Amino acid sequence: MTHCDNLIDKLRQRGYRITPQREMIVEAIAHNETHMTAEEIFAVIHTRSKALNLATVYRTLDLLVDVGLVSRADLGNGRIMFVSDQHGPHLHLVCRQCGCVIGVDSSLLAAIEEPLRVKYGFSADLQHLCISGLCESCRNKA
Amino acid sequence: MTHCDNLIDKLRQRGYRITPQREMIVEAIAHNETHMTAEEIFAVIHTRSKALNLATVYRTLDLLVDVGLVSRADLGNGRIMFVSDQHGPHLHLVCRQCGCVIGVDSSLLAAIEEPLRVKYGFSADLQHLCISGLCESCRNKA
DNA sequence: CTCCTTGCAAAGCCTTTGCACGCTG
DNA sequence: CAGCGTGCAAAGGCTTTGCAAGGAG
Repeated sequence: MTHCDNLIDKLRQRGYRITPQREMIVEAIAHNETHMTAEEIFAVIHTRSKALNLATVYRTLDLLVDVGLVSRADLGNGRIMFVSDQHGPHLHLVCRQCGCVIGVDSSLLAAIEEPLRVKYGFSADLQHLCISGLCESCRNKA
Repeated sequence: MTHCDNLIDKLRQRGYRITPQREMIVEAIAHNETHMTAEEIFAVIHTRSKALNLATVYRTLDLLVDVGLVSRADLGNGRIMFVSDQHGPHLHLVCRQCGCVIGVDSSLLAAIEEPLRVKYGFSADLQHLCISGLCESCRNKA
């Protein structure tokens, strides 16, 4: 079963109706390794089908986040992006200058998770942490 | 010299004019250990003086950030907060449920800064990193 | 056949901007 | 007295919402 069908099934199992719109949105997210804004998801689908409204994209994304199939990642600078949770935990390095996003395996963060929980009683969401900074090419330009 | 006067002086040195509004805003930020949204800063000042407009708060905050005296911290969930840089680097633990913010010394992050720079050429802004999660009391309630 | 979902358009929220007046230096 | 900074109000970008029509189960 493809990753995409998998997500659809989970929706169905929870009693949500499967509409063409939801299929398209889930497909777009499942097939894209990277994170996309609601607008980007809408744009990708819209090139092929006019049967979709931005409001529906927002509603469906909210739904997927609530159900726990998709993560919301706030990149700062007002950009909210969405990622399928099935790609595993990520660390997102967001360049504050060019806006590019580098996905990094989050094993690096293992070192800080425990101290936060033990010392501060805080269980951090490290699945999709975003860190702002300067990427290599922007550093070289400066 | 107080921290507050210090900030004012730096503004003056760079040729900016010192207005009552700017003094009030700088004072509010300097005296508050924690981070505040533009709206909160406005509200605090507004209880004492009506001679201030929200737009001015935004403009002054932008100014202070440009000059490098204040940091902008994006807490996710759409909240942008501002902190005086003189409190030193912080790690902000933001509870996704109750919205509370715990300030943590950022020495914890030293361990991840170098790998990011060496392996990915990414120089991370770790001065005011925000990490989302669940605080102790919200974990206990759940 | 029920009622969950959608599209549309309007409203909402936070932030930014244009403009004329006022105050700082 | 020159021109930066302010207040006001309007615009802006992104997201959410109300409502009637349409489609899934």
